[in-house]
Amino acid sequence: MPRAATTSDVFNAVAEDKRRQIIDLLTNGREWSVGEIVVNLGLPQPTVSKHLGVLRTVGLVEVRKDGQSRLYRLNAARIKPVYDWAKTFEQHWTTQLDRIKARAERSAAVAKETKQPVTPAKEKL
Amino acid sequence: MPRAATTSDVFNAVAEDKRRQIIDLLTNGREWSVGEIVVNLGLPQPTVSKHLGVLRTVGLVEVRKDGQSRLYRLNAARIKPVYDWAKTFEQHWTTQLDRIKARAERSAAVAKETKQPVTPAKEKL
DNA sequence: TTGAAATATTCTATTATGGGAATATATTAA
DNA sequence: TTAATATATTCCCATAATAGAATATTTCAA
Repeated sequence: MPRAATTSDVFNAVAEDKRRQIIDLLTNGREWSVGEIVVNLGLPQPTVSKHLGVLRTVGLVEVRKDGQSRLYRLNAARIKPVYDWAKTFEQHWTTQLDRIKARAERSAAVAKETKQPVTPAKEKL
Repeated sequence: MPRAATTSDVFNAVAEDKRRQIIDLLTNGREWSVGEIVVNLGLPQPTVSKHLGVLRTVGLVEVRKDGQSRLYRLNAARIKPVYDWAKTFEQHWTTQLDRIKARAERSAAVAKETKQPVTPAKEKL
């Protein structure tokens, strides 16, 4: 069995770097024509069109016709599942940072008392 | 050129559903042996080992030997880039929800005044 | 109507994937 | 040492993805 299709869900669609670049471009809220995206990212036009096709399939972007242009806009709500999933782990790195900070403060306090240089503890991030 | 390797970054590693299932299992902070993961997810042992290999390569999990078992633990900090990226768009759906809520409140107020039944406005989520 | 501009689609070649089955490796117990 | 337990690795297969080039489609303008 091959990898799940890029169009199967937002996680897969968003795994591709250039698609995230396109999404990031559209973040400012305004509509972008394909040509503008092409110029801005420096990618071949067919490449951009194909990536936009994937993003459209999973509902991450929407299109509107305007003459011979196609104007794309972001549908950011589709990113929420990714956010919700990642947010589940938020406490892990914040508490980790808290521990590091607390340790640093203790070290500083001890160093101040003993007038010894501070040897930073190794801690994995 | 094929798709970027699943081991190339966290976004790609996490795109696979079963790998997210494994990650979710490890969320509780304690260590899990491969066998426990196998039982809990109902997947073949080689499948689990292979997915764990991908997660290990990108640093999402870490292993420790314990007799003939291998105990895996989550390294949640690696998920932060995904969180940070998704968080960029947080305002988009919160403001959208705000608009929906505000509209609902206006409708309710009007309905109360006019004693008319409320017709909910259609709005894309 | 013909041409140009903007975008989408098709085709080819390369390649990593994930499942399944089988097997290898490592560690402990008898 | 041998057996059993736990985990990892290898092999095969069918599949889908991406880039690139070429071409098709759509729309507007002359």
